[in-house]
Amino acid sequence: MSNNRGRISEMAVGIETAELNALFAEGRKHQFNAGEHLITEGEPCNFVFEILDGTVALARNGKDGRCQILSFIGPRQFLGFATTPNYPNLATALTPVTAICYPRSDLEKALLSSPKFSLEFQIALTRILESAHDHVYTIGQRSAIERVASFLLYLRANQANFSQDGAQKKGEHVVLPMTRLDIAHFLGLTIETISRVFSTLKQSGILSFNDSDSCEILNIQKIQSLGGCEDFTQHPGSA
Amino acid sequence: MSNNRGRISEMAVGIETAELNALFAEGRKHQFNAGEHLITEGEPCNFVFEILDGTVALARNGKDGRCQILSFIGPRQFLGFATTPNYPNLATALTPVTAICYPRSDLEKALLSSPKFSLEFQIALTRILESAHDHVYTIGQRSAIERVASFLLYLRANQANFSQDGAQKKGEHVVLPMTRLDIAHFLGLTIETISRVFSTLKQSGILSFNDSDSCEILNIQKIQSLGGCEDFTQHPGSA
DNA sequence: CGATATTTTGAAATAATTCAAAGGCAGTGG
DNA sequence: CCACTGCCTTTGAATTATTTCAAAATATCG
Repeated sequence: MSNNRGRISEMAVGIETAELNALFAEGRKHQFNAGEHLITEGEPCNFVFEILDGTVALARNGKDGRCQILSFIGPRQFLGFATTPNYPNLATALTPVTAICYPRSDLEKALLSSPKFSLEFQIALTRILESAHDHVYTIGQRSAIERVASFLLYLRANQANFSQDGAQKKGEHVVLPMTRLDIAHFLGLTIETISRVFSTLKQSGILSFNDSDSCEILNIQKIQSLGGCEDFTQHPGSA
Repeated sequence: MSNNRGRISEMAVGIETAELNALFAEGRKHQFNAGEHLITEGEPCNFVFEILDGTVALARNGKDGRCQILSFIGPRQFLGFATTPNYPNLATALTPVTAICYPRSDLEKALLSSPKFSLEFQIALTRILESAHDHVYTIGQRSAIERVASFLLYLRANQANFSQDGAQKKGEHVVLPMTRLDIAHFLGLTIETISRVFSTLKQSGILSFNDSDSCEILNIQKIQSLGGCEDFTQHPGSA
């Protein structure tokens, strides 16, 4: 079902236009080291990226040093959409990342060449929007422990749905490719609060850590009741 | 430049397809009273709405009574996009509302009939996403007084850009078509905090109220420095 | 004008932050 | 292999912003 050329190329399966062929001919695989920027904020962004492997953080940085991570972007997810000439966000590789870079102009031509492809793209964009709305709900309404629980469910859902081998099993093992500070910046909390919540969940026997980069959910019912099954889990997106 | 058939029809200016004609033939004007629901959460949503007049609140409601308003939708903005069969949000008219209702199936056919129209739509969706990202930053990073200041700038920008008569002047008079509770639900705060912040701004001579439904920004520089010029103001959207 | 809903103000409680220090882990060089 | 360095994480104590609970004031509507 899946191929090694990513989700965007899958969206065009069965569609044949010269512009789509040109798009996939122009799309180049790129490697990024952890810490490298795929997109720099305030500069024109002429590429749309699809992640094949690794995790990217998309962040909005305030002038006063504040930082809000808007989304974590993993395999089969996109980034680089913008309507303003200068992209307002910073995209940083959290791990070594493999991505396909599509020139924006080629993507636009390909979208114009096939309404069917264009509609697929629109559905993907709508999913990303729904994911952002989940994020707004979580940050606006939930307590610290609830936000962390939501976050674990969000990671778990994404890992299950988008793992490269196409496996769909939702394991209770959750990988955390980001630091505590990244989690804090995503959830609108401080690093200390994140750490305290993890400690509490450990002490309650709900969570256990092998190393600090991955954990085991021991009581999934409890995490679900804290995190709210209605949020995050159902529709994974990107941005 | 503008017509009385709304922004969606403007997006199709110069494009002629049978499906677009059918879409605009099927699009019906509807009136909603304040308090009426355009879309009910958890039910299939078979229409996309464009607001011609009035204001709509799009909200996500938790099972435990929590409520997060995702966006306030005014003239020339859309709502009703969803990838799930059941729409997870509740759209409520805050004022008497005039909207054009387009059957989703007709819109989809129209999008498939014209790549140019489809691309325009995609750009509009991307703007909505950027607006949601602004919202995430504001709720995740800013203090109560900063959130309120951001909110005033957001309303001011939308009123200037989207007023029905096409006037582009940014006045210092800001209309608040929503209650304090709505503002609280939008900003992830309580009604008491909103009220206290307004009182503080009044006492500082930054803001003045004629009635509780509209205010005058007396010190726009102060509001901008509190609200952060980088957020909200530049690109209005909907959802 | 009276009744109801909304908004404002006050005082106490609380969740999360801030500031500060200690603990753990990975990599480097002796 | 061990000690040292730097970075990230955890824990503690005090502070603070916001919430909660409660009551008063103001506006809205029949």
